[in-house]
Amino acid sequence: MTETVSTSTQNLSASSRAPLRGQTVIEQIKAYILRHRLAPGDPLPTESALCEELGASRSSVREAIKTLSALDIVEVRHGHGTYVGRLSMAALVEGLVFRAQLSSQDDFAVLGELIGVRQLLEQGFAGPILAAFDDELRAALDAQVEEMRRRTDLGEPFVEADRAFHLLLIQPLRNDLVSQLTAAFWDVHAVVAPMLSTSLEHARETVDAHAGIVTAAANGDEAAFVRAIETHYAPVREQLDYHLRQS
Amino acid sequence: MTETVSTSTQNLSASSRAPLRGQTVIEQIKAYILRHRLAPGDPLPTESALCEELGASRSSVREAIKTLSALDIVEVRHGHGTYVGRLSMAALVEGLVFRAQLSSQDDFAVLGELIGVRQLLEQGFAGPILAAFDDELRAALDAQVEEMRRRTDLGEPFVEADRAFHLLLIQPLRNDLVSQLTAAFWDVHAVVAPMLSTSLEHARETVDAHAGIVTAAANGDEAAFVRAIETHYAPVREQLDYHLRQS
DNA sequence: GGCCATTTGTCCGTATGTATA
DNA sequence: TTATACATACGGACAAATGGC
Repeated sequence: MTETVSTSTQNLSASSRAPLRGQTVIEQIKAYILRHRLAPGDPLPTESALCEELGASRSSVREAIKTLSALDIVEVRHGHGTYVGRLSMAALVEGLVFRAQLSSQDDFAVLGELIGVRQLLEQGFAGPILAAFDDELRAALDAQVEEMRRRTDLGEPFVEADRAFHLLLIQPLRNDLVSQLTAAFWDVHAVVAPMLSTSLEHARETVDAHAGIVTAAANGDEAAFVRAIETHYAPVREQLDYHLRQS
Repeated sequence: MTETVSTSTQNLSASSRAPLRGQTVIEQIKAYILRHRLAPGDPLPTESALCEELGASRSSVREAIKTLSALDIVEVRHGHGTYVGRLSMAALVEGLVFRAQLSSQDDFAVLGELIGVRQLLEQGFAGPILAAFDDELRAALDAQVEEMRRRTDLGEPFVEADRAFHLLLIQPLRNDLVSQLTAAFWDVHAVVAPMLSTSLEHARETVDAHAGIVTAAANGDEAAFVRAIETHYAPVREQLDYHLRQS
């Protein structure tokens, strides 16, 4: 039976070392998902079933699943089962956050580079964004700005509204990758930025900047739109420079 | 002796569920790296040492290390030891490649979105790139184009030179994050693109496109530079559309 | 509520492979 | 070659979480 062609012994042919067990199990599980054409959320065999099917011990299978879980290729629910993951950017976020934490002890280099990328994503797609801009989107963006202003007056943070705003802005592109990258970079920013001191003054500036972005987009003025994005990120840059000068 | 208290019962104190062992070990190892201000390449304690220090079993520590290894936060060298990882984009690449493989059975949506992002990164930074463009960079880029042309005449692929070209192009930005993202997206592209058929004709077009990019940059003509980038990615888009129409 | 089967989480002991000295 | 230190892999046992009866 079986033709589990398996792999192992024969592919180290020449000189190089044989691939480690855990690595081959990872590939086998990925191949299983592809072969069965599974989609995110679909159930995978249980650990013991995978052990039989792949001819590996439970430890090896578990460690392989751990790796795939970190990449969000699989998702594990304790006491329930293992499923195909959502293939999100969670790994990117976790990695970048750790990088930022590691570098923040000296400087905020990662945060500065992050702002550059975030700004580029929104400025670079200015054309397509304005082309697809309509009243519905404008209303949705206005609602988020309103929410931000309301919370600022209450002295509360407005993380949710800010995240929603930036996601709405690039949504008309209908590019999942860009949307997910935008969300991922925002998430990293949200974790890292609080390491800088922030003021109420700064919060009001930021809210106004968001309003300015909507206005420029509504007017279909691409140059103004790009400038508004620039203005939006400027305060963060200033705080960053200020912080760097102090150290 | 003992006080291995073992765990379990007491730490689910209040209402929400206690974090799982593996998860806390992951955080502990990350905290260890931050606390000791370790840099990529620095050695970590051995598995058994970590077991003692963290009060967890080998399995838990190993599985935690597996997760951190997938994120390139730690790097394991068999029979040698565990070290702080290079914090690369390896996880992003692996995740995106799998996404593309999963979607390629139906369409090449991920590849299309990928091209959009790659193009944006280079077009969006046109200003700073041209501002920092000098003879040295031009010579380096010309060398890569020359290498590509030579290989094409020999009927060989020119992956290395192509990768080097695009990395050189955004190098003057001195933004590590952008450079690594560019490299990561290129890597994904290189794995996914071969699923499309490619011709010698296409290869020559691509080489010429690279030469056009250099010329535009050397002339300091930003508009031409942006058009050249557009031209460079156009053939891939066409192939993509062609492939989609056939299915 | 309790009980039970299933599944993942954790631990231990041991043996093997790998790299350095 | 031998010895040592280390990561890799295995198998079994028990704990914890989930869902259904």
